[in-house]
Amino acid sequence: MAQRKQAVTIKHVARDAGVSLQTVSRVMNNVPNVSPEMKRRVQASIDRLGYVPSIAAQRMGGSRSYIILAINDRERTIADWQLRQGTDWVDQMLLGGMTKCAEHGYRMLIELVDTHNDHVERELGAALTALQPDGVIITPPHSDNPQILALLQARAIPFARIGSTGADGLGGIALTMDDEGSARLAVRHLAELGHRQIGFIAGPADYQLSGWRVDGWRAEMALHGLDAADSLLETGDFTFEGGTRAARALLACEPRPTAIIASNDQMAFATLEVASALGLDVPGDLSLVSFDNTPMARFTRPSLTAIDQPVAETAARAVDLLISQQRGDDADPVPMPINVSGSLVVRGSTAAAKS
Amino acid sequence: MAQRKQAVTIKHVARDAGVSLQTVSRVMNNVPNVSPEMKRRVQASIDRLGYVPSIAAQRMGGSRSYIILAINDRERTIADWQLRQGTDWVDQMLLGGMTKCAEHGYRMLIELVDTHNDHVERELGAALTALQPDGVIITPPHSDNPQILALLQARAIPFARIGSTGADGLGGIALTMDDEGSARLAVRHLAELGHRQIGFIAGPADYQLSGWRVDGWRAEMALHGLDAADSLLETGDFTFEGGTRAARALLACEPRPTAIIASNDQMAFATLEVASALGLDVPGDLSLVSFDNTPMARFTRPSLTAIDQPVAETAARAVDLLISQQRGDDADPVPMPINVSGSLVVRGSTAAAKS
DNA sequence: CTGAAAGCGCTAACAC
DNA sequence: GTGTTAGCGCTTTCAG
Repeated sequence: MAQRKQAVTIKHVARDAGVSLQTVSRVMNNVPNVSPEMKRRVQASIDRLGYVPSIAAQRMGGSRSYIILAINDRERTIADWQLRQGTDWVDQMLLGGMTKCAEHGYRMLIELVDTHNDHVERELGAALTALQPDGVIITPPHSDNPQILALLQARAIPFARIGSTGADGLGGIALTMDDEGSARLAVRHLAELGHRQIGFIAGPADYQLSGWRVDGWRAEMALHGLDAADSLLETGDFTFEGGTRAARALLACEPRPTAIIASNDQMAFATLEVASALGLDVPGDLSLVSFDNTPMARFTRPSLTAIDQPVAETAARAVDLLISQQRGDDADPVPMPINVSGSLVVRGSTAAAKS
Repeated sequence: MAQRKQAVTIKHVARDAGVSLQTVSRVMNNVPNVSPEMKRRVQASIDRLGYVPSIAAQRMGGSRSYIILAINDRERTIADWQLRQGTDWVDQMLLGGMTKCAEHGYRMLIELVDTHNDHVERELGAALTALQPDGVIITPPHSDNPQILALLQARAIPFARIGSTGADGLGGIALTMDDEGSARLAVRHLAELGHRQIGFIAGPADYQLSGWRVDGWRAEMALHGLDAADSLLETGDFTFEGGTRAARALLACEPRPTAIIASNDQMAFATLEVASALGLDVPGDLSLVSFDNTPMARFTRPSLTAIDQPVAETAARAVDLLISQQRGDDADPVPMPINVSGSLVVRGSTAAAKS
């Protein structure tokens, strides 16, 4: 059992420096009104004693908890982990979010929340009161969940919404990864390769970004004078099976599309399989672009040309804003939504259309 | 800024149930001496009010923090995340550890610690005093780091060591994934396929498990009457480059090994490349078995026969023991080290030796 | 079996 | 500028 008392507390430092607790606290928190002299003296004691404040006590004292909570969909996340398909969304969130948190002395905690359950409110509410995070990051498909947003609003906890434009006016820091622009990037790449029949496998409707990607596809198709016919659009559910169905439907069309954009890697893999089963060569007979650029995109045959989603960077941005916001660093009110653009990584699955 | 006061506290529940704070606390903590009647009444109030205790306050009160800290190597972990090679060690730790924590009302927090730096002690020490975790999980290559172990001992924080036999007597709960047995499994599989020249690419020396795998290889080779010659053993560093060097060395030997076991997937991929560059067919001319079975093992051509490391299960086990130990559930003193065995997943990279 | 008191380490609010 | 005083919400004593 961890001992009840802490080794070196603020009291020890105060005594050692010959000042009051409050002064030490002030130094720790970088409060303006401290004489440089005092500051140095206290800091010296802190360093000598190796004092580190207890975040539990800090929270109890009424200030920050130094915890940022990252909410992810339980079912999907656990499935991704169990299936071991190489989805590294969580890793990228940690890479960006956790390291940024560390820079500011914060910790990032992952919390899995079940949406399907109507306990969302109870479940998330419990986590919030137990942890009392200083900020919350919500990820798709939760980023626009009104229940969650309302709860956060009610508790006055700052939150960032990844994959949301925040157009609903439900508050929070809105960040997107430029889904529409990314889709356009994919279409442009294919159009420039001479493709005219460019199919699109959309993501499920409960992800707002699914719609944006479709929008981008439509817009860019139009820009190139191409017909974004309904028959060129199928919807998947981000799974291999869903991708298989969608790819089959798309490739059964006449005229057959010469290129397909899949809204995530899993569905792209499925498309690869379907093409192969149909005797179609990729990229000879069919060019393929996917979204996400998870690790396996490099390992398929051929490797996948893919839209890289800047998950780490977006998470880092979210953390940064959350922390500076609640610190009152209202430097420049950032325009919403914040847009972190992805990029197109060209690999082996795309080639010039046969003429 | 999060409000200073909590919505519903233990006080409210006490008043609502018409009992003292203490009684509520007792009910919450399942302390023996409470009359069933009382218990029911209090529980009813808790439920009605939706009371959830603040973990910060719980910790302040002198009890648990409900936090388990998982220590990972900073450099390696960040590199894995940035390289996006599909290493899902952290994900599997979370899958097993976090879900098990959740079952007990605990949270798992990942902490990246830099070993190379001699600040280990300061760095980890700071995390420990800031967070005051109820338990710590140490992962390779830290599991046997005497500095870390001493620190944990000194602070009397229960800890679990993944990938350690605990033979050093430095305390803690020792868990291994049966590295020796797994290596034997790999050798046996190959021997049964008729291979006699079975090369081994070991992991770096700072990972204890590297040695165990070599031991397993040696032992099983002997068992099958095969010569574990020094020329059949090369050391890599778990990277692709290191694997490349090792594979080249191995495949330059005369007689050339007909099978190779690589201590992780990255080095196996490298071996695949080297073989291909040498015009060797896998598994026709060379059989290959790897360790880890990360997601990409299924995606190479051919797919990799691999040892699956039960990371999730091991992490779950560690959490379980940590929690029950510090709860004083000294039911049956588990024999150390705890051994969670992996399994061999046979895929396309192994075949019968040419006779 | 239950209650009352004291205190955990820290910070906000107010004095000086 | 700095010190003093009250808590924060909970649990551990210790009484009854």
